[in-house]
Amino acid sequence: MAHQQAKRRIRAPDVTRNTLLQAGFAVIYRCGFQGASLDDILKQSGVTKGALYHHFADKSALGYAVVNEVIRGLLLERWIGPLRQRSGDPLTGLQDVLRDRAANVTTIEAQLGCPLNNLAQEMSPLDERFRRAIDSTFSAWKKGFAQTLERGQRTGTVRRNVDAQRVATFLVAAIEGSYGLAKSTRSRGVL
Amino acid sequence: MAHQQAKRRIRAPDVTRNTLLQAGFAVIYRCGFQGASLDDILKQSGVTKGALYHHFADKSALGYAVVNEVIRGLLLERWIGPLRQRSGDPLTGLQDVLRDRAANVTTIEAQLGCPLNNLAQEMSPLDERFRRAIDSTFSAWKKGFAQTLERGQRTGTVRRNVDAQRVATFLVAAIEGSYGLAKSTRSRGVL
Amino acid sequence: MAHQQAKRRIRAPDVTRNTLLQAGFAVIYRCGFQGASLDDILKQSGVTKGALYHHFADKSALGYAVVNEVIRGLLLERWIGPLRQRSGDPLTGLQDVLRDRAANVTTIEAQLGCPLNNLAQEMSPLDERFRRAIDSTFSAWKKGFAQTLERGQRTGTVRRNVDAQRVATFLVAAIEGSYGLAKSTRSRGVL
Amino acid sequence: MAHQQAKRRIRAPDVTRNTLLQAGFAVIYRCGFQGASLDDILKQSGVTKGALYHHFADKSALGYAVVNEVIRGLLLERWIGPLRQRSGDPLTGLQDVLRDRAANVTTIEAQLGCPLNNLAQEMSPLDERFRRAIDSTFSAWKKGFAQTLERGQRTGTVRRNVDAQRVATFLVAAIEGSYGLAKSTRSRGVL
DNA sequence: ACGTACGGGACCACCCGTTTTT
DNA sequence: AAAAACGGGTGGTCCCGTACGT
Repeated sequence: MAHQQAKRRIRAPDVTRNTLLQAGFAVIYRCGFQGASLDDILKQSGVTKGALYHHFADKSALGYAVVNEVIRGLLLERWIGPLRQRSGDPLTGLQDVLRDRAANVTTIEAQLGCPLNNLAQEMSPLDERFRRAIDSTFSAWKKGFAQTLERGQRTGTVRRNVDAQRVATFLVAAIEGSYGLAKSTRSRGVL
Repeated sequence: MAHQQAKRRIRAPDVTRNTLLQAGFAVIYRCGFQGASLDDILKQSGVTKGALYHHFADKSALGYAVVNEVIRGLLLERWIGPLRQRSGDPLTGLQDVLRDRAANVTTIEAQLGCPLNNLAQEMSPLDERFRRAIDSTFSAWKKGFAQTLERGQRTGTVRRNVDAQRVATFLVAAIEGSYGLAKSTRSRGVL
Repeated sequence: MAHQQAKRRIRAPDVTRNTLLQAGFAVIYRCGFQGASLDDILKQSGVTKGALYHHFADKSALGYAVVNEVIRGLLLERWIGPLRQRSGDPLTGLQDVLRDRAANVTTIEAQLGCPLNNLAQEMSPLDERFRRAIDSTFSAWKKGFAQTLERGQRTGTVRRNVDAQRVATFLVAAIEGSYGLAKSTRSRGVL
Repeated sequence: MAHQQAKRRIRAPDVTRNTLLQAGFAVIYRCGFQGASLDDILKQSGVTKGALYHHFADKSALGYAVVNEVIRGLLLERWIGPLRQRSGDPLTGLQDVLRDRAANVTTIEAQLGCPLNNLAQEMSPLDERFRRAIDSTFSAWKKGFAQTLERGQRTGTVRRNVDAQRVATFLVAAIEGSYGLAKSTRSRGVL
């Protein structure tokens, strides 16, 4: 019957969950976690409340998953992946990636800043589980940089006496700081 | 004027308003602007809603005032004031202040981060007037650093070919970035 | 202007509070406390949510007030008041009141039972503050009966060796038990 | 039949259904019917929603079955069964049972009251089918008492001119009333 | 017979802002 | 200038029931 077809629901839990994660990411990125409304996320994803609460215990659980699954993935894909693929000197590779990122920042990204940093500033002091998820994601990032630097030390392009860990941390801090300043200055010059 | 202070309120530029600003700052610092509830601010300050809406048009107006009056004051007092008072070499003065700040960060400050940066990350993309207030405060900060660097250039301790403006911006970015990382790492080692 | 008049709100906190209590009592009596919806109470009373949460901290607080102010009043008015006004022998007075009450039970009252007993059965085990409010109301009731019995003992119509307290308690228990049975039997014969 | 139990399920008249009834009884006893959540019952019983809605049409149907199967059984087992087993005088037998029950009430039972009475107060006015189930269970109880009294009348220990039916009803009412009072007083002294 | 995914409504709490009143 | 009453919308959570799938 025609109306049966209309009512027919597609059963694809993974897809539903993913849709929610994507919509959750988008809304949280735009409004912050506290400012993000579940109804908004639901409307944007076309998923119902029942489905959401089937996949996630509550709003926070959705937030953690967004950090651990969406944001972490995005970050590794943009900052760490390219580092691995470059064949030449690790150090120049790193510089290339930095330049590349700075050049390819869309206007909207410049306005909204780094999604991980946003959540870090907003939620770290308020929710311990958020803090842990964010911290572990930052660690993955730093680790990626540090490994590149260590490769450079083996190759000889990076001085042996520098502490790769600390330099990586500083790099991340500088990147996030610049992103942050750019947000309120509203110019991409800072980057 | 002399006769004004006779009958009127002993010159206090409105205690109520100030109480509100302080409580507003405290709650916003702790919960973010969106997470801060007016009722909380009211409860903490012992002021009633009627008084609040007499002094401020709405929640946002209170927020702008917190940035422009409370946070800006705090920032200048902690980062720029000390620079001016030091007599010796501007560059070492700047280094001293940085070290001093890093050493004197309380545990709670390390958790909550920089109030200006918090608001910048949260509100800049959401509210143009917030963005402007924050941007102008950042500018004041950068200007303070730049002036010190220029003094150093005149004295000779800072190379003449560096762009004081840009170095100042980078300094602020690095400071904010470090604060930000420290928040989720929950250690003061980063600083 | 016409529309000003239409919008003009009457400011009478006591009236508003009382309206809420009455509507609260009615809905809770009909549906039980857990089954009572605030929206129902609001609709029935014509009061808004803002007003309700101005007068009561939450749903429970409204419930406590219904017990302490509405139900207790009703109970004293119906069972204890008449006892005081009768001039003659306390014991026959008590019997009169019992008969009177049994006779004047409306059909709907027979169905819904005693509001105090309803709440006692539903809420006593779930909410300590409810339990206390209910217990104290029951105590007032028992005290009223006990005093009448003691007057009877002084007059001589009641034997001196009976424990007025315990008899009063038994009376209340029997009354409530009968009401309770009537509810499911759906006949007034039991009473 | 012999060959049925060979292949099929060893004759257990549906374990799942029984598990649900037990868990349903427990949660309803604790929270009331309206306050009982299906998810709670499911979690407690380890059964899934699909199974529940296979055995019962809806939440109410589960409730009716709890009254008709679980509560009625419990009640007959505790109040009527012992009466039948006693050999001696029916009247003293009844007194013994009453004393016995009062003595063996656990603290938690004193708090939660009689499950049948709880449901009677809560659901009788709200749901006709509930009312009927409860009423018929009460009738079974009263009938048990009445039969004992009639036996006493034949033996001679009970006066012939009393209406066994009515006395039985009064007994049940008094018992339930006492249970009810005990709940809010939170002492077993009443019993 | 049972398990999982889902639909969508209802509930309480809270929030920001306005208006009346003192 | 400040206090108190009030308006009414939105937030996250949970809940009952259905339908798809095995």
